Amino acid sequence: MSTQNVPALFNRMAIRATSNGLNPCEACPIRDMSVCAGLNSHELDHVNAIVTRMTIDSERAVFYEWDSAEHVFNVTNGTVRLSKMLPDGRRQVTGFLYPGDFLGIAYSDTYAYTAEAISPLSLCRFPRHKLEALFDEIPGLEKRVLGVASNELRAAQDQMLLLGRKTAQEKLATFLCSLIKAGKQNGGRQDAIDLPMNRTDIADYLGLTTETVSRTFTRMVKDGVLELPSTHRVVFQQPKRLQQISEGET
Amino acid sequence: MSTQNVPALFNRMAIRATSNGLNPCEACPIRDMSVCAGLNSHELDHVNAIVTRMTIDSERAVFYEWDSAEHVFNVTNGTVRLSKMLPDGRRQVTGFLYPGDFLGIAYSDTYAYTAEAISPLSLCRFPRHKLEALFDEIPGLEKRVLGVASNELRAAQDQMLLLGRKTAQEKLATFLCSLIKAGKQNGGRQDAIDLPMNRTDIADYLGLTTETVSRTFTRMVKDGVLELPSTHRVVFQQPKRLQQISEGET
DNA sequence: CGTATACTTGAATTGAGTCAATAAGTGTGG
DNA sequence: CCACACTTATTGACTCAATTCAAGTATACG
Repeated sequence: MSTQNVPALFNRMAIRATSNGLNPCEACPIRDMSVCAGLNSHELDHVNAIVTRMTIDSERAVFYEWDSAEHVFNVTNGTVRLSKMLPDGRRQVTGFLYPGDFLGIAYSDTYAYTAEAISPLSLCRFPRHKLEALFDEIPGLEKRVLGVASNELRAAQDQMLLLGRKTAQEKLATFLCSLIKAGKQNGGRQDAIDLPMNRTDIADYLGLTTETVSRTFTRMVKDGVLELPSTHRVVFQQPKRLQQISEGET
Repeated sequence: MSTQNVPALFNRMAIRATSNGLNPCEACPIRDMSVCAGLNSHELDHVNAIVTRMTIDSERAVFYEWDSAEHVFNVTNGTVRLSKMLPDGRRQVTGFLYPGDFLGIAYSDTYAYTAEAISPLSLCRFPRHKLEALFDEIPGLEKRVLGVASNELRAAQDQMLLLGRKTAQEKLATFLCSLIKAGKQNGGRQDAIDLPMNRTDIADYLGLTTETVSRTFTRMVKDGVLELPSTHRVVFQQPKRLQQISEGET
């Protein structure tokens, strides 16, 4: 169940009453990967005082593009899909977020995209104005958020190059390479990954159709670049070849 | 000529020795449109102390994608083209910057894109580390930069939707609408604009070829949506129709 | 175990790209 | 001010990568 509808005060009390008396942030699994990294115990108390921990079922929205942008979030578990839609239903997925990622940066009244859970999701939710107030109390926190924004901006530029100028095969190769890279940071196996998203999500992320994504997977399997033990599992036979394909060296 | 090669000290002395003794920032034409908006006289002195004013010839680079990201800039006059390239030369233009725009946000060692002048360009250049030091002295400045980054992020999301899911006609209509909108902010005529960029730049921005851009312009002229008195001038006959086209209502 | 959903494959179509030939600007020097 | 060269833009004919439409096949889940 979500904590979404639980009064905030009750929530904070519950959070503070952990069995060992520690601030739950101290034990947070993504502590060192997120915007909270490097905060000291005292600062974490500040953060903890304004956070609401919540869970969201798979395929439910965290927020919609047109929602008033009152909160920002930190993903602690699960995967989020960010997307925008045209009036006639055409969809562009603008990104996927994983544990440790920051969600909801927007210097405007509404969010820039819709955010939906594509697996059971755990989040830390912060009221925007309270987080901004924290910027004055925790030196470096704002700089960290600026860093996050800057990294997102770089990723967005890369995605524009992909969408505007890459072929279907290059697009899929680039996508898979970025998943490998993200997996590396989390210390997982580097020659195989699980795809938390389905073919439609991948297609909408790469500006393709599901059929083209499927055909491109098939072609890569035939070429011996990768294997698909199941639809959501990819084993890389030739990671370097994949990297070459992603940069157009074919 | 550029001030790029003039020693910084000399530069600052020259800047301070204005005829009326005022900080040149006070008279800056883009003062209220830029990240400097709302700074008081004292704060502008701080800014002025670290700025180098420079000019760049048309078609020359401000910096390249692979350059060490040591400076940030404020465009005071002219137009900048931002782009990324694939090894084989395919290019994606990721944006155009106009007077008042901020350039070079990057939380990494190198820039995320190449920035080139597409008209004679005037810039204010700030050493990154000095600007970051200013964040501590000028309250709200960092927040302002975060705001700029956030707006760029939103624009990048919109561009992803355009590149991934819009037709050629929708792409061009969207582009023209955004130029009208930008023109409005500067208080110009709203039913006609000058295009500072050529057809290749537009094509590379929209993920098209020059031929398709040209054909799409021709079609819009035939449909009575706009007129092209010259290749770099667009007169809008039916701005509302253009808006409709941009959102796929056809 | 059946049924809905997701994925793959095939055939035909098409929107935009490519290649090629003008046409229209733009600038330069005589 | 014009003739020339050069660049940029337009137009036409043809091609092709990806989409669309249409079956099938696998997979997940109550």
